[in-house]
Amino acid sequence: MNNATSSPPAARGAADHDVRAQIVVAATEHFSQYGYEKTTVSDLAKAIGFSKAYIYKFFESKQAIGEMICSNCLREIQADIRAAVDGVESPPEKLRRMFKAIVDSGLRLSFQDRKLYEIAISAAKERWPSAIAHEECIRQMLLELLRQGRESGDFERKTPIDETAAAIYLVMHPYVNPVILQLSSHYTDQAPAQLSGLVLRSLSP
Amino acid sequence: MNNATSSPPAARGAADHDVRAQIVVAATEHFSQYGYEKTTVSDLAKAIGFSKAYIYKFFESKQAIGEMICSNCLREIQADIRAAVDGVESPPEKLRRMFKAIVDSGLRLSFQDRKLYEIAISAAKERWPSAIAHEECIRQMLLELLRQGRESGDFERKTPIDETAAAIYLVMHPYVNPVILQLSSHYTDQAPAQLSGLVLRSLSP
DNA sequence: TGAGTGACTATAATTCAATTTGGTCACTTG
DNA sequence: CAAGTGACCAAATTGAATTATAGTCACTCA
Repeated sequence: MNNATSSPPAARGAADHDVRAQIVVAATEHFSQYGYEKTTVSDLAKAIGFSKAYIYKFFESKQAIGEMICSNCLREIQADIRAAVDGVESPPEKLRRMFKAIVDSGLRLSFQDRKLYEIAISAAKERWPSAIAHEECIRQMLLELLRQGRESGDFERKTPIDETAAAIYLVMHPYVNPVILQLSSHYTDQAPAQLSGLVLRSLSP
Repeated sequence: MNNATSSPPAARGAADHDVRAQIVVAATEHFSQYGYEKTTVSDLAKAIGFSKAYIYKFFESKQAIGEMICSNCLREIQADIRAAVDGVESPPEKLRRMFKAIVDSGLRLSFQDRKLYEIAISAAKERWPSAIAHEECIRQMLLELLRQGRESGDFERKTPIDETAAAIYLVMHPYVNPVILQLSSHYTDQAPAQLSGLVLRSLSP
């Protein structure tokens, strides 16, 4: 087990300290422009006009800064997905849109903000907490969607909901995970529709 | 059967030449023991008692040798899958076994013959012909299985069979492709059963 | 006392010359 | 002519020396 999910030493200094925010802003800019690897902690320090040592009063490590930026990134994807699903009534249509949004949002980020996307790739590869949280968030959205669909009678109810959710998540996983998304990019135009179709057939009552 | 004296386009030298076979044997041994990268063409030449230059009378490049060994590898996996499915009557059960065999056989190779598996990883990453052929082969097996299931009345027939096949292949793909299999290894114990379940529900008439 | 730092260390990245390696070709030899 | 090779080249790789970087700590000074 790792200590990531356990107690607080995750963040140093006050969680809402002004300097912390400055660091995040500077890091977002620098990472996005030069990439995570090419940005040194000293660069960030210089950018906000403090010494490198002071950065470490707010973040435990460079990776911790990367994680922060990465979570923000992934939260944007989550927001995209929510936006795509929100306001849609029919659960089957919701599922279709969720699938499409996962792929589209991931690809959009990967083209539009390559450098930030590379952090997401590292996060997924090394299973940073932010990446795990992202997966969990999508799993939750899926579960909620399934509940709705079962309630409305659109989806079958025989299969245990956790099993259904787990299986569908496995189907989605290659498009949620940035590392795999890259490798699956041959399919990204057809995959959402085809897989939504398959999954919906599997859900029909 | 006779062979032309001029060089064929795909493979150099006679396709069944003795020396070619020796090269394959030596390569299999060396690659499996020291890995593809660490084995030099001179090593292979030494092993069969010829000069390095002579190797190139039979193979266009080192990668061509790697491809040969890789195809053999992948053909073994294909054989495993066929063996798992053969003799089983019920198409649903066939599908379950196919899924399980894909995962098991891939994992077995990856543990038992790491070094050879690494070639398969390269092949998948760089989309060598051998890897593409492997995917195509599995796609064919799947299609055949679907046909059988439709004929026997076990599977629904409304959805166009090519779409069904494409979708199910997309579900299988992460476990067929060695690069992705590695990344999905968290799930490999439950995935085959859960995904088979989902797919079978989607196929129910 | 607490915001902030310069000087330090251990390790990771980079550089660059020396070496290997994949690949070719003119050539021998039987 | 057919089987087989040594000598050669450009590109990749290695390894050791050098540099840059993440991260710490005792310290300042307001």
